[in-house]
Amino acid sequence: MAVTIHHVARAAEVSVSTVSRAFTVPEMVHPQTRRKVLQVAEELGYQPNRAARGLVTGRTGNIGVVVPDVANPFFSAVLKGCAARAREARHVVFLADAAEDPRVEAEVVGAMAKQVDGIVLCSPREDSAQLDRLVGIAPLVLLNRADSGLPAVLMDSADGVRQAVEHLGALGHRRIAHLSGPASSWAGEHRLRGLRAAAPACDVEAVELGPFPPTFQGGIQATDLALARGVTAVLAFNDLMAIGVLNRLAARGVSVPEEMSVVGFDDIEMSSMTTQPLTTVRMPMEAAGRTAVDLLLDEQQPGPQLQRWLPTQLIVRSTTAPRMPVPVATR
Amino acid sequence: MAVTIHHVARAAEVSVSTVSRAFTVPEMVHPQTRRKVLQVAEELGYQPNRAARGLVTGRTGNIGVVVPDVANPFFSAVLKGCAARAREARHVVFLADAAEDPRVEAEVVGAMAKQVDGIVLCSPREDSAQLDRLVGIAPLVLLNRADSGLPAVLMDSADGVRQAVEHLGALGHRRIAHLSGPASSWAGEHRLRGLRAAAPACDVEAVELGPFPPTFQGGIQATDLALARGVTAVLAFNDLMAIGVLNRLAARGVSVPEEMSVVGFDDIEMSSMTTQPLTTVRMPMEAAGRTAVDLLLDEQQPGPQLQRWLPTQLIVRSTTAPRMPVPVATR
DNA sequence: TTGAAAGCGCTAACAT
DNA sequence: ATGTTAGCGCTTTCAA
Repeated sequence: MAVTIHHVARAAEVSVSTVSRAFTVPEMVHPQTRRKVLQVAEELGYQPNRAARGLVTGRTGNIGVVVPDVANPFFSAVLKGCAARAREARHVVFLADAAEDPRVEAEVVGAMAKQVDGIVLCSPREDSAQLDRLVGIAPLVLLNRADSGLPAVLMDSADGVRQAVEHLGALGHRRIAHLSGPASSWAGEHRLRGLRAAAPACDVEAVELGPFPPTFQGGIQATDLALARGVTAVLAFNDLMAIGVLNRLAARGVSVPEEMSVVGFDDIEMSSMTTQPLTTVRMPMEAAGRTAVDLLLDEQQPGPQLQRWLPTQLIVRSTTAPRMPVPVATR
Repeated sequence: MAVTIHHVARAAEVSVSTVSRAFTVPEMVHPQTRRKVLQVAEELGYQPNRAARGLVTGRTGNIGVVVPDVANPFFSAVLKGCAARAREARHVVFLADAAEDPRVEAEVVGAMAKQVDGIVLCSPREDSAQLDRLVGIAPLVLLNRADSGLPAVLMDSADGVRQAVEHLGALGHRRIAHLSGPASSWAGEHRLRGLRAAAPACDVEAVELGPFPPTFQGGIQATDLALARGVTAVLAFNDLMAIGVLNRLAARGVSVPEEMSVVGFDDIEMSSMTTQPLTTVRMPMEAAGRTAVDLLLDEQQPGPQLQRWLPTQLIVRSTTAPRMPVPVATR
């Protein structure tokens, strides 16, 4: 077995409680005793057993983060933020992958429950009823979804859409395509509402296409549809898709941004994967992670249920005026 | 406080041990009692406290995975494999991000230690001495590095290089560039050795370039160097870099694969991010994750220290004969 | 400032 | 088949 607090106590010739205090309330033990204890602990390679500690204190110093798919760069950015914030609070983050499966999701939440002080649920795939069942099992914060009266961190991508549409409209675009991602995405719905509100106000006609897979291939596929609808700009669900669009446009000899402007949604990362003029609505995912952990830590002394909205921001990387506005009636 | 085993015992009018058994050794309790217990537990929403359980059994049912950077697709693929294999063994995976920092790495290993049954350390960044200090803290398996006499899962990318060089040589390439990634990468060194062994045997001259950042931008940067050295093919450290190369080649009007062949190293994923003819040495990262967890679970009854080598495989996506072999002396 | 002892939620002998 | 009891490693009253 590993070295426990008893070994240290014995070796330092003090009681276990003194050793414990030397670690948790150092100012309460005599400096000399403390030095001795810490030194002995160091020599023996003692590390407090956090599980045991959690059993008595009720707090573990761990934060759980559950994501539908770790391979999704969206979530890895969020995790960065969580880890950074957790670190500041001297906590560590445990990540679990739900494999895009609601059942697995519930299961890992259960497994984590007593080993963490709270869980950040990112874009949970389960329905409201299933979600309700998880409430109370552990302190929960939702990210990228509002539901079950839980505290949540949300990104105002509807406003991002507004910025994009306004920008395109100002440049003379009159007909733009929106390539949506997976149906039944809370964020997707929210974004679509933003589009429908913004388009008329900017004198822009929005052509709603999709759903498409939110991948490079999805972008390829969507491009041909968009082209056939005679738009001068496209809003892609994310940058990955946008890069697919750019690729397909190049392959079909459509020049960007002269003949077609492309806007994606994402954190900055992905857009560094192309040299083409890709404009992006920046989603502050790292900040979202930080905020989620913030909520979790605050929640220790539970207050009113909270929603935190994070702003999104248009990052323009090219002038996107259409060479020749396409008449609305074109088809 | 949450509902504990005592609540269930009280409500079901049995002793705590019966409740415990109903969960851990169901066949040992009378079917009728068991039904009752499980039903009551269900109603009360009881979930065993895994931390407490771990304290007594010494096993938690959790597997820890530590990666230098979750945003790296290499590691998310590994994690997929770990999670899948863990799941089969009715374990769950806790992931921790070491933020590319050896200190953080040691810290999270310590934090995880007693809350998991073992830890998979992916491409650990710390030196051998630091690594030694972690041994014993928890069962450890290394992935993508051999060190400290620990069990390890390794990918035979040296052989992948051999396959690539052989392939290029057979097509008539006589001078190829190798774009290396970060220096001091165990895998990078190993791969370079493979290159130096394979090149002469295939009558190919290898131009060793780098180190470069293993990114899209790194690929851009490396391309100009490679072009100046008059090679007809490049082996890029990974697919991300390879895509940078492809982009830069296109920008400089070099046609692929007629004038230049590009080979990357990676799992399949990334190469789906381009429509250009990218040949890849496939690294079986998901399998690596599975294998690592395997080792961890076997290690319960510790045997001799083990290294597991996984094969890599060349996936050719285009014919890559140089239009006109460039004389070796060109510069 | 330190020690002794109770107990966190659970499992594993040992009884019955 | 079920109950009783002794801890797992730690923190935290309560005394000294």
